[in-house]
Amino acid sequence: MGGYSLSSPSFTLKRTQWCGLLRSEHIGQTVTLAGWVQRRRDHGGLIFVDLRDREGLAQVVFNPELDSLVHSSAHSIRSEYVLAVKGLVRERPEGMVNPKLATGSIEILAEELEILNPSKTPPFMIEDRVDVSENIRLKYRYLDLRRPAIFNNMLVRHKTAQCVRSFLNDHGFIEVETPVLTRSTPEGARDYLVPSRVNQGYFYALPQSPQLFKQLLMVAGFERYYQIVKCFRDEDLRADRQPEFTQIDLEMSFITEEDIISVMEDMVTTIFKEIIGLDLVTPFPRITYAEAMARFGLDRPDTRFGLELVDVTDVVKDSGFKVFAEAAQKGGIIKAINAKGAASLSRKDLDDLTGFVAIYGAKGLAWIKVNPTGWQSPFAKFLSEEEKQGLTAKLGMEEGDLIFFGADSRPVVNAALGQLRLLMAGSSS
RNA sequence: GGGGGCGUAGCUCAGUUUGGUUAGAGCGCCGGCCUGUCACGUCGGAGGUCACGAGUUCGAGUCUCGCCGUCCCCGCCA
Repeated sequence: MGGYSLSSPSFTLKRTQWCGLLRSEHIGQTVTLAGWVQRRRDHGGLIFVDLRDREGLAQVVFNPELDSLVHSSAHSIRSEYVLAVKGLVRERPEGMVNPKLATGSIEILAEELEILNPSKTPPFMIEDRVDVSENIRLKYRYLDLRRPAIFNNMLVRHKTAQCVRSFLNDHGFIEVETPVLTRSTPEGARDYLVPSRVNQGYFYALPQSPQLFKQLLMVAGFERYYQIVKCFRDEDLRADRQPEFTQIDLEMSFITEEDIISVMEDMVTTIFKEIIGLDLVTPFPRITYAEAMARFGLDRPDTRFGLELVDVTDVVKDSGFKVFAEAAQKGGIIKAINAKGAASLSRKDLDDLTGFVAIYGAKGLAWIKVNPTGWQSPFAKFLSEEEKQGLTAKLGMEEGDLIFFGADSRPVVNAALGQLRLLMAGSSS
């Protein structure tokens, strides 16, 4: 690499405006833009270049009749070239307005062009609709970050952090940074370890959360503390789980459970209002852990749809169907979900679903189809008339319905039917 | 720790079930033409270690074994 010079920069055109913020109020002004080439449309005569900066796109027009030299050098422009362009902002001709662009009513008539940097052909298009593997995107992270959608993610994160700080500051919280290289404070997850050079053979543990320090601050009388902080947990990954992540960590003294819930509802409501303009209604609906497990089988229930789990243990605990009876005898439970109108599922579909619940430890998946001709089910013949009536009433069974049963220990039944519920609703992969 | 999917052009994928002539498509890329496009149009063209290695076979992108990479899930994780 060469050395750096403190002498004048090697470019002559200095940016005066953001591309994406040009509006009709700028018509008549001569501006200088700097940015990346989104796309070039070369008509042989006229050349259109969409120039992109972090605020958006603006269309630059190169006209051979205006300056044939500038026009001919515009000929060599390719995607992702970095340009500086000086030109007149003018209203677009009649019928040429592009309503899809915020800058679509104006364009810049190029008078000077400086190619600040050429670019190799990028491995994928810099646009929101890209369909590229995570691998490729990460390999060319600097290109992926140019995409408006990704930039916007970062922007939302920035605004949210600012919003949270502002809210908590206004509510008497004090932001404190806590140490990262520290002693292990086991919380269940494995620690990330950092070897110590000074104390050979010893290790620091990266914090799974700032728990210990938070308590220290409370004992010391800080009253209200917060921190937007990285946490580290050395566990295996999932699609939605990373080994390092950021928490809004906070603590309050001399308060009740209702106080903390209320402040958190206020904070979340403020974030949604300020960041995306959405009004949330408080108080938020509340549900106990026991109720969540009973009705949805999971501690993070998706309450946007029905398909709730129904405990039918008392109806079939003495059933002639051994799978039910034995589950009850061993202290387990029998639960069911009514997939309304799903009786049209094929035998293969049901076999696939049986394989699906097996992932969560279920040894089988009993089912009943309510057909026009009556019940269709591998085990209905073992049920008494009383049990059939009990199930019909408790599950609201009607023609066209498909009922799934789980009979096992409570955790297995909840996990299997809880996940099956999500699958049937199409809200999970 | 365990199970499953995927790997073919720069990118996204088809082709693998049933081995058989020169491995295809869309987008992108390169060149010609084009003065109102905005996912420009049009004509032409280039581009391949079928992840890698070994094996079976007259013949392997296709079958077998191994190996590497990657994604998803279970366990784990609050």
